[in-house]
Amino acid sequence: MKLSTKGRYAVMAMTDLAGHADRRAVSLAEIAERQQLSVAYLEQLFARMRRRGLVVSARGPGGGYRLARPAEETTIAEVVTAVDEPLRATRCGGKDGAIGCMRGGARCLTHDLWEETGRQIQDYLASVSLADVLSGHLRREPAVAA
Amino acid sequence: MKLSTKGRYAVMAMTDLAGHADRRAVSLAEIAERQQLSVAYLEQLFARMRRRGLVVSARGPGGGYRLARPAEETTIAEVVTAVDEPLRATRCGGKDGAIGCMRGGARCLTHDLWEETGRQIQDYLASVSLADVLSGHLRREPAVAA
DNA sequence: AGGAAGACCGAGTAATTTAGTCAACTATGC
DNA sequence: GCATAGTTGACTAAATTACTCGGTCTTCCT
Ligand code: FES
Ligand code: FES
Repeated sequence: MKLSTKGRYAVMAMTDLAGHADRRAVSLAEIAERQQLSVAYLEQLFARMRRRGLVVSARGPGGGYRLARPAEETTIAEVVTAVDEPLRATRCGGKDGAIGCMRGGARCLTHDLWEETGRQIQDYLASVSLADVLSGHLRREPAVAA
Repeated sequence: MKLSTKGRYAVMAMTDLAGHADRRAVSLAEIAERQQLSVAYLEQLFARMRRRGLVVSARGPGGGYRLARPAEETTIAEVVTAVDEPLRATRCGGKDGAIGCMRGGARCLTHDLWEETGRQIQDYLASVSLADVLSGHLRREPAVAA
């Protein structure tokens, strides 16, 4: 899994966008101002998110970005994977190129562990939407006693 | 969260150790041989794990390492945090030094999200023991319908 | 006693990744 | 037609990571 600051910034920006998108488009300059980030850097992030279909853009004066889908339907997992590219948790990446730990053809003992870990993170982030973050509604497992 | 290759190597080595420790101590040279890692690198990893009390060492000929506790009681979370040091998921690290995203005194909207994400990963890794990995017994949540 | 096995330690380096910048281009609205 | 704002791609600087090296200290065996 990645979880780099790049992904964090993307989520911050998207949350900001979700919170200030009342009908009109929001310019990167606005977001940069509010979140204390450089416009140039945000451009990079939004370019990727646009390609993934998370946001739509409008050029020219009064232009900017807006969410492609309502905040309730856009998950954190989508945002993170959009900017951080691959979500590889295993070392071999699923390929059996025998580069790393995979020798002879059998996967190493830890392979399944990392794969499952990646799935675990993915599942959690996919269960949280931008709207959840905005409202502070984070799902904490009911904690079945202890 | 970290999840670096360093942590992965540590888990590989520990799993190997757990699988080959029948009474006698296991030397790093053996592990290096089996897992295709350099002895020098393993020394680094085991030094930290020893300080955390995960393994015990014996010097001199016939010496080596062995698990401090049975494989069932040593979790992956312990191994990973031993070699990867801090498990900080948030950008601010909990401190309100106002360095990063924390401005004015209020935590940014995403703060809780990352904190919860970190907890999620931690919880999962803490639920898996070396013995589980060795036996391929990885807990997959029962998946409550869908 | 002495030599070899093997843990122990700290500094140091090389490679990779990440974060962030810049300049030039294109479309749009007034 | 000019200002606004997104689009693109290459480029650099900083940080982190992975990994090595030289040397020391202990213990066992002969
Ligand atoms: S992680 Fe895939 S074979 Fe080791
Ligand atoms: S992550 Fe802690 S304030 Fe933003």
